Amino acid sequence: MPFEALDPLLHSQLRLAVMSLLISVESADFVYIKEQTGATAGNLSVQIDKLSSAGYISVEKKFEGKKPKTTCKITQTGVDAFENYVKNIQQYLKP
Amino acid sequence: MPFEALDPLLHSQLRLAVMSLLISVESADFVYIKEQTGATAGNLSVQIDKLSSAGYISVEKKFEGKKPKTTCKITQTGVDAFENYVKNIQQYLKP
DNA sequence: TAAAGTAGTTTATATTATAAACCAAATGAA
DNA sequence: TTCATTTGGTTTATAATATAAACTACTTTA
Repeated sequence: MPFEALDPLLHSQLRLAVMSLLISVESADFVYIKEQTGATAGNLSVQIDKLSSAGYISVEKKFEGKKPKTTCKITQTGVDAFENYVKNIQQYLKP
Repeated sequence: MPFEALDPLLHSQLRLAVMSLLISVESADFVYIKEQTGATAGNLSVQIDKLSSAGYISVEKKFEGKKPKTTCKITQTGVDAFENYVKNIQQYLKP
């Protein structure tokens, strides 16, 4: 089959954007990701949970002074999955 | 915003595969597309309808001898949309 | 003539994406 | 002080989607 299946967890606009951000930085916090992606907080919260449950990212929640702070970091599993997704979707993009 | 919105009509594995096939051929029939994509007939039928309704492809149904034959062809609108989608998703893929 | 194959379409269902509503604490203005 | 607003999220509800299963209609083959 010329078309490899695309990882459904990554074939989602917002989750792909989150992974794309995280792959090029050490870590990023919730607010920054929200700004960069333009997502609503609710949507972002849900999608971060999914990426976290899959082990694609790790999430740390702490308090900075008096404000909560959620920090995300891509895992090796996540890097592998992202690279695999990129490889697979390329087949669809250049015919 | 670094991430452009992805055309939801094209951000679907099967519809993207169909468009990817059609962009490099004059036309293709239902059975061929089904084989190449590995899709079920029902799913393919639905997705072809959606691409057709959006004007991304044109669909001709005729009889070849006694068998029905559905032939699909990408339109200029479809070519433009596909190229735009490719341009936009590239932003997500190379960070 | 009954079973199986071809070329699809329609319908039902399970999953998804997304927004709306909500919560708790902190800050700001009157 | 007290009431509204902002911050940083989470939870819940809903609308949209993808997909498979069931079905139709006709043809071929045993």
